[in-house]
Amino acid sequence: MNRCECPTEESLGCVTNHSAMAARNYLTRQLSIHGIDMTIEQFKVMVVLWKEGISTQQNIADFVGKDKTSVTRLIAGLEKRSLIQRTTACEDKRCNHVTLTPQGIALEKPTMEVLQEATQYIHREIDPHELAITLRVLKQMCQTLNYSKTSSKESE
Amino acid sequence: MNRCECPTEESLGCVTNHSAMAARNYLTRQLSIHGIDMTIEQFKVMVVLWKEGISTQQNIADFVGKDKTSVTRLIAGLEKRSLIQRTTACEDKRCNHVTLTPQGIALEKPTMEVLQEATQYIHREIDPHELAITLRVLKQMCQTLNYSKTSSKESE
DNA sequence: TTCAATTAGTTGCATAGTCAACTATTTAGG
DNA sequence: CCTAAATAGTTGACTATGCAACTAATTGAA
Repeated sequence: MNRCECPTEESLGCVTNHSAMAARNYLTRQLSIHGIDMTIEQFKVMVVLWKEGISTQQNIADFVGKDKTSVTRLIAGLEKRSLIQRTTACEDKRCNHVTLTPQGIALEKPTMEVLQEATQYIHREIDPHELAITLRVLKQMCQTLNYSKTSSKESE
Repeated sequence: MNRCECPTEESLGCVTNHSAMAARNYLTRQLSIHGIDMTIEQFKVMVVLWKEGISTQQNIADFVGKDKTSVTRLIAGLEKRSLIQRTTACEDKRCNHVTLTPQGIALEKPTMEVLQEATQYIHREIDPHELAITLRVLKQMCQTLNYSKTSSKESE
């Protein structure tokens, strides 16, 4: 279906974007097929909470690499689904403490299983050595780009 | 800023998603810095039109790998910016002919320059051989995932 | 101590994406 | 020839994202 051979084909930025969309949609479909009503973005937030137990929104934002605005709304969605809870921190009333509800905790296992299955499927046709290179290159790109972000902000 | 070391770190799907976001934001910032009021998504549509001159929305959707719904809205945005024009095709009144306006044509050069600059910046720290592998692996992943999409649809 | 700067979070605005349901048009089969 | 299926686009509902502007709370420096 995708028959683009534009100059963007040779740009890591563009190709990554395209692939990411495909992966995102696939994971969403898999979660849905397994009866898990959660988006990838929400899922990423949950991963942080499953690991940390408790966190502030800013902390989550740093982990998932998104704007705090996005996290506010993701958290709102998760709260609506009763997967997490938000309470104002007593030590610092600016912060919210985000914690898991029992439902949220219960979802860890089945959700991680879907992720693992999906990951296996995606990795299936890929040479392990090349996979490792790809992961490294992508992380490298992230770092370069994050650096460009902070440095351009600081130079203002 | 991004300090996630979750299991998602080893999943090509997740890492790609994360990197794509970073690349997308970077490209958007670069376009904006150079005074080009266009998003990456709109940009991709423009690339198709710069190459083809004229196209239908469905054709654009196939090229950029998106839903026809998305293309409807992207095209609407581009039309509002007077970069493209939409007219009903006479041969087949279901189709729209999408064409560039003079403003749209004029944007090709500066925009492609920004893309090239940005791509160079992104590729800067990456070994060319590993870059080639990464591009190939990502395209491979896309194919696997597109296949899964059509095959699961057909099996319904 | 008091006022400015910083930090956490929220909200409005614009954009983008999917899915499902819909219209209009064309094509194909009986 | 005419109806059913396919195709191109659109719209609505929901989710996600970033930026800018805002509130509230905290920190720090004069």
